Amino acid sequence: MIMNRIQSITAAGTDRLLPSDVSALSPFADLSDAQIDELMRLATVHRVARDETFFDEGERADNFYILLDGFLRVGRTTQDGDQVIMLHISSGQMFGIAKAFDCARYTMTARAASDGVALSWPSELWDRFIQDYPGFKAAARVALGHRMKEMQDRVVSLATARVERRIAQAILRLMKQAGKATEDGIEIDFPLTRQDISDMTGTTLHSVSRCMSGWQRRGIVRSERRRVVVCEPEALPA
Amino acid sequence: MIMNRIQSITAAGTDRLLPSDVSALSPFADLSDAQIDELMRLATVHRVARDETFFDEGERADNFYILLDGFLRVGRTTQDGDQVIMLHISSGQMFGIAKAFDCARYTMTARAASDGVALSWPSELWDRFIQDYPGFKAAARVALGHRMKEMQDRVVSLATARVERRIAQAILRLMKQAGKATEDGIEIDFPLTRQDISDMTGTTLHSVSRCMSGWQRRGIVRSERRRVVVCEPEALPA
DNA sequence: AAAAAATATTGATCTAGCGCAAATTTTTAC
DNA sequence: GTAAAAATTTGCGCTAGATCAATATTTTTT
Repeated sequence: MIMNRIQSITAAGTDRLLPSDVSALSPFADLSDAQIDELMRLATVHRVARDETFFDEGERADNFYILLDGFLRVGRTTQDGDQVIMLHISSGQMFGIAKAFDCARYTMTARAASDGVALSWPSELWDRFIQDYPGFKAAARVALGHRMKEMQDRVVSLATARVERRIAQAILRLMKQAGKATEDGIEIDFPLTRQDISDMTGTTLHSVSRCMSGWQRRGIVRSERRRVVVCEPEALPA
Repeated sequence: MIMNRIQSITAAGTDRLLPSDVSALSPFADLSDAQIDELMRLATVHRVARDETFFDEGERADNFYILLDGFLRVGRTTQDGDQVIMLHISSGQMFGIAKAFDCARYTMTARAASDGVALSWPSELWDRFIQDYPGFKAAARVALGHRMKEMQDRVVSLATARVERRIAQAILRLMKQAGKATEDGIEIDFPLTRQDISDMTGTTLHSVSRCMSGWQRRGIVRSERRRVVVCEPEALPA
């Protein structure tokens, strides 16, 4: 599994990646080993620990990224300090692609939800990559589509659903994007606090805690500190 | 003024548009008259009355559009009938561009907020247009960027701001996108009901009405049936 | 001209869930 | 090993704003 390979690299701290490490990821699909080598030569490897940021909102969008391993939270902070988490990025996905919509600066902050690895390239290469590498172009479109859909769903959720349902929807979304099967059920594969969930749903950590406690009592989820396992997805009131 | 020209065409119901009608719109920038002629030959002209739809969410995305005149509301309807307005489109902007993010179906419904005119082309032509016409490509990116920003702002607003502020922000946004100077102040240039505003802000028409009445009493806005004029933008609690 | 349909206003309840507070458990730092 | 910090749970009171309801006004239909 590539996943394991990259994770081991993360641990080891090596700075070299092999074509076989990434060739299964969609942006690198349909590329020859030589082409991947070329891409790798131009890339910068980023290893980040949980909570470190790749870039902050407002910064000049000098690079675009592909996440190889880990999970990312992308969000904004309002003037009065409210944190809003807009979407999550899982491995294989592009992020920081301001170039794709003609934007000179990042509009959000990308922060690692777990330790992770990403590659980046200077934004000047964007157009060339899109032109030369079909997989890249396709991945960019998919990333845009994914993002668009996610944002739309969130707007609908925030505009129409009450707290319990919003939380349920957020957890189901994460489950689909970052779910890992365990004996108990499907676990969300990165640390996730009540506060994080409330930042995704526009509520308070208190309300999230109450909701989760209720679901736990009914056997719908199992959740300890920073860990969320969904036992009965169908029973969530989404 | 192109605007007037197109509006007169709208009224007259003619089905022919001249290059001079559209050449000032960004997607047609940097094109020769011959190229524009070619685009026009391939285009279908749509005239819609207020409240008619261009397409509905879920439909196959067979065409993409450019709005020549009028204003559009783009939104969704939830299972339990709640209307959510996601964004507004003003003239010169592309819409229905599911192709740009690799989507086979429209994810939202586009409905005319005022009488309007649009052009459409079959989705198959998208890639060719993007390749051949630089202005088109640029306009597509701008449309994506605009949409992204708008959705992000809406998520932040919905997640963090109380009703009064959300309404204020929505009105300011519309004012910027569709504002027309009058002696009283800046008028939002299409019919806009309390219900419409509540569908944009995730609240009820009652709350919107109370807000607007308050602002009117303080001279911040002037508003009658379907008409909103912002007199003191700075005084809105956004 | 009358009736029906949209739109808007305003008042009177009622409650979801926020804000505050206090206690508990888990993790990290020293 | 102890202290400090981070994360969670739970209770209680309060209020923003939804819901229900009634009326007014404007527009459209017949």
